[in-house]
Amino acid sequence: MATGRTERPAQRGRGIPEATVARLPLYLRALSALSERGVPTVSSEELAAAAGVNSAKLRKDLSYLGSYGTRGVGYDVEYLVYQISRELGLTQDWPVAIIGIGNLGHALANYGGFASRGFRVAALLDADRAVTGQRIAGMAVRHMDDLEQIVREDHVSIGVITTPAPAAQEVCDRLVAAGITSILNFAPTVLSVPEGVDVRKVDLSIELQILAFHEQRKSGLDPVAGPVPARPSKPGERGDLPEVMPA
Amino acid sequence: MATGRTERPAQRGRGIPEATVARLPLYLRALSALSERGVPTVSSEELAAAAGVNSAKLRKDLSYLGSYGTRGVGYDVEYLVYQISRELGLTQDWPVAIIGIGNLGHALANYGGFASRGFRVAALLDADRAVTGQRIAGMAVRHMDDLEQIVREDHVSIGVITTPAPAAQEVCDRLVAAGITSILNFAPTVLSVPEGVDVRKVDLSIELQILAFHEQRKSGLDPVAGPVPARPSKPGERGDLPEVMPA
DNA sequence: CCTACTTTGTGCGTACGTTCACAAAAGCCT
DNA sequence: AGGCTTTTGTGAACGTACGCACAAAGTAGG
Repeated sequence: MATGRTERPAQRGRGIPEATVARLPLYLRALSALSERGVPTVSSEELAAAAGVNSAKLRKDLSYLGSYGTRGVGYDVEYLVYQISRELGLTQDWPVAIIGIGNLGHALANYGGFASRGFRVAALLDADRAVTGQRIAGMAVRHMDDLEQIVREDHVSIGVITTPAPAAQEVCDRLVAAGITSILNFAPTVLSVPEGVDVRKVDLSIELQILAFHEQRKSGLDPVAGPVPARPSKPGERGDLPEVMPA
Repeated sequence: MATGRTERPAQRGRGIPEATVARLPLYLRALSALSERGVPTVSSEELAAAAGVNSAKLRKDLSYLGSYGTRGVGYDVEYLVYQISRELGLTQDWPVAIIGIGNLGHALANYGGFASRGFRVAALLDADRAVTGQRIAGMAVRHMDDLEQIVREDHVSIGVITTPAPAAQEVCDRLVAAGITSILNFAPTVLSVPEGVDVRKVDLSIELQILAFHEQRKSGLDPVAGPVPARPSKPGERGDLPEVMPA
């Protein structure tokens, strides 16, 4: 059956579009900066510039949350910070577990950006006994054996996977079995999860590849050829050089 | 780029849709795995499953590159690997410079996922003299003073910014001035760049916030209320509680 | 109170992205 | 060879997202 029913149509009634949700953290960050500078109100034009988006888009995005602006004035910074935070669920505490304490897990454990919002690194886990017991960012690395217990006792709801790719699916399965329903995956693998579990992926290599594509477009006009593998024996086709097929 | 042209013909003629470009690395990874296992051909259905997408989408995506499949059979794995690599520009070498050798920069320097494709970490840079000179991943950390020279001599075309947020824009400006036209930004800031320069952003905290949003939706149905800031003093308006609240 | 100005919130046209569904192409079997 | 099966490539329908442009709603000033 293969995941026939994705919970994609999240926009029922009052739903907020995915694209908007993805931008709310951006607005929140810009607003936080304004708040720290003591700015009381901000117009959609200013805030949009700070967040790097179009002002109409910003207004439409905010309109999904409610009508929190004042015409002729703008938005109250503090109030909007609160409303966005609430919508994103940042007014509550989110205990996070990081699994796989290699270079990346190490870096994330020390990353300040988590704590700045409602996120709290509740546990660091690794399968390697050479790593467990070490103290990182003032926290002892625990062994994978304790995963289920930790998730239960600390009410961990978000798992961050920073293991090598081959271990990722197994770790993922254990996280899901332990009751976790949100996973941030840094391993370069496609994770399969049951319905109801959210997975977001961060893939450093993919981002670079996308950049390379555009860079190639800008620099050379032609993709550089290397050793060209033979075309799978085709009867009488044109050569291996795929002709540009514009119109 | 010529300053006169403000035109942005992203997908004219032979252009490949952005959404497709973003998925090509995914297909490439799945294909590489198949290739290593010695699988000679693969159907769109199988490949789509491996990449975690819909098979119709996969076929449409691949059709933008050309007609590389064989009806009734599928795609030749090696050949498709080559074609996608070529389209993404991975058949050439992309020297990358990492600026900001903190925890994250350190992790990236050691990250194997770069070298596995056409990317090569050509330089590690930091502004802190306490860091420069250290050897990381078999490479000496150079000082920011050398940036322009390194970019020129090593033909660096992609810059990765892993500095603290306050330093990011300045570093970015220097990279651009040095001639770099593709930037991968890990600092939680909106970078402003001139036309013709591509910036991609990876923001760990934003990903978590998006997960929190969905988690909140799943777990509790109500956004949890905290200390509610007063609504900006409105004359004779309705109360401070937005009536949009879900029942 | 009335007029002039500012800025939000949104209806609407357009562009982009996804999915369905099927004809066309290729291999295979008798 | 001819028909049957498999699988690609794509036209068309649908859905989502973007951004313009403007009415509505507010402020400010006389």
